[in-house]
Amino acid sequence: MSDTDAVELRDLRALLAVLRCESFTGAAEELGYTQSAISQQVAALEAELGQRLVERRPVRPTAAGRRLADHATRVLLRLDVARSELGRLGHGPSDVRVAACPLASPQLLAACLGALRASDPYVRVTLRSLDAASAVRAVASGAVDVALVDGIAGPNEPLHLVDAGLLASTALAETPLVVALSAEHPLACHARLSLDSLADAPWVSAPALVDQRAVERRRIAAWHESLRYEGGDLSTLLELVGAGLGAALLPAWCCRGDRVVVGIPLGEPRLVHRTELLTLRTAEASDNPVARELRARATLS
Amino acid sequence: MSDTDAVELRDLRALLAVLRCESFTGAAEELGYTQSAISQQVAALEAELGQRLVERRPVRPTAAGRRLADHATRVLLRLDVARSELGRLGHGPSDVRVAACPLASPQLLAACLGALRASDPYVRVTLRSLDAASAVRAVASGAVDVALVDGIAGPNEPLHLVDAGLLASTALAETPLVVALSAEHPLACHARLSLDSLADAPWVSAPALVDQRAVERRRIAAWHESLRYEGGDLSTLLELVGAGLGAALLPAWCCRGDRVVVGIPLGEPRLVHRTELLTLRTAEASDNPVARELRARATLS
DNA sequence: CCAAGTTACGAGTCACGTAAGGATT
DNA sequence: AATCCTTACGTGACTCGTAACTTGG
Repeated sequence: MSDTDAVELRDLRALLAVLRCESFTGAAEELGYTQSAISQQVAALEAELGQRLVERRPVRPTAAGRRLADHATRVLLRLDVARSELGRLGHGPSDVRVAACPLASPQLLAACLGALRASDPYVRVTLRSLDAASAVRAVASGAVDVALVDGIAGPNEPLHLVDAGLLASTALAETPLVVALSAEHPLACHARLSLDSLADAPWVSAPALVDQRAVERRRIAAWHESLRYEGGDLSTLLELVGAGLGAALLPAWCCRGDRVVVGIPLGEPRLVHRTELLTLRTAEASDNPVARELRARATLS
Repeated sequence: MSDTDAVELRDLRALLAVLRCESFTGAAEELGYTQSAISQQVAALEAELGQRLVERRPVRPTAAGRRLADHATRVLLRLDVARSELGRLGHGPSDVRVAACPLASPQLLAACLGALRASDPYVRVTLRSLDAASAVRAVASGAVDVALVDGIAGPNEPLHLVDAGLLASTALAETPLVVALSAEHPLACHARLSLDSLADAPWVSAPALVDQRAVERRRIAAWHESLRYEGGDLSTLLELVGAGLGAALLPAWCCRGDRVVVGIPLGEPRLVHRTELLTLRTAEASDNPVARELRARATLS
């Protein structure tokens, strides 16, 4: 009786917009519907699945809603990928659009683009700076051809940015992590630090700069986020750390040549900063000169 | 202009049905539409994506269609998973429904069910035998609570049955592979065989029994499939091998105690037969007595 | 009492079915 | 000639928008 209609994407899009905006009205504007329509779409989903997905006033996901939203996000991402893969079948783009996370081996990228310019001055490259999640969406939707993404992970452990197999990802580089501290911090003289020794110490997190979910997944005792910097600018973050507002986990090269901030190598747990190359899984998409050059310069197999 | 409407699931379902049936008419019957409706749905998809997805007469996927169908399959599987996860939120099933592939460590399963019967005679278990792909769908749709699936893979390499993270999978057991040969086969006296040494030798493949795509992915020279057995019965397969119709790759225990068929350990490439436990990624679904018992008896960590 | 979501109802659209048309074997 | 897909067209269902209603802060 309840299988008269099945789940449709329109309703899932509505659900996601509602949860993103935390508002039916906002979702309606975003999607170009009236608020009433959104209300009905969400209601239809709830009826179809037989349970509440969204709490109203305030608008928050229920447990079921959160779970469904997670699946729905991936479903829509996959369809974006499908779309852009189909769009590129047979078309080799001559100018290459690149997205890069701020800390995703800018040295590597610069070297690669330099070499490219030298070998073929006619390749046009446009470069955009994005955080990792946006970079994934940009590749998926075809807005860029390749993305350089970074994050913290165990050695030889991939970044878990997308479902395995959805996009093609190649490990390019791993660099050691340091705990960035103000030079005047009491621990700044140590040769090596473990995260446990920094329990209860204040941290500055910068989710747009470093994805440290891999750290949190390892359940460090009493991880104390005292300041959250939502910007994407490394020097600002270093200012904050230098001013003694807290420590930050960064790839080692970030602190080189800085006198206010020192980087102490991280002992335990074993973690590295990892850079990966993301493209669509089509020969055309992954065979552009930038991706080739990057892969050739990868320091990981 | 073309973004008046977006891709909808109805159209994807139609596409998949058409490709499955290799017929618009068949798809229509399967989905309860008229054939005209199916034609229009596929046409709408093709218009939306701006390219042909299906060749007609005979009905076959184009390159783009094949790619889209692959994505669509995963999308629908994920939505099945979402549905059944939501359905189970809070409900702990008291009787457990199990699907098992024929060769997925029946010893392990039997031992587990025996122990379960001994420890708690009131747990009701229903067991169904399925091939791996059906088992995945059964878990995803909630038709069963757990599935035991098997396949061939490199040592410590997971079976790639579903997207990582879609379903929870636990490695349970790995057993060596043997090349099953008729006892009268010229190579039957060897102590060890590599696949290369069997180049050009006839093979009996049994996709419902052993998923050997991992073998094919390793591009064995001149893999010659002389007979394809689509059934799921091991003793039938052994009859075929014993009658000299070809060799087969099987877990070692399949040939024990058989006088007509000998199993020669496989040297190169390094491959094993692997058994995994599949459940939904919810605490409720993976915390049933069968799954617990199986995990406790796993010979892999 | 106001902001924000729901419900009722009417209108327009869109998708389905019927039936005729075409292509391929 | 038969089978199977496409296209044209009419009708019906469905979903959207308007507007009145309701609820919660």
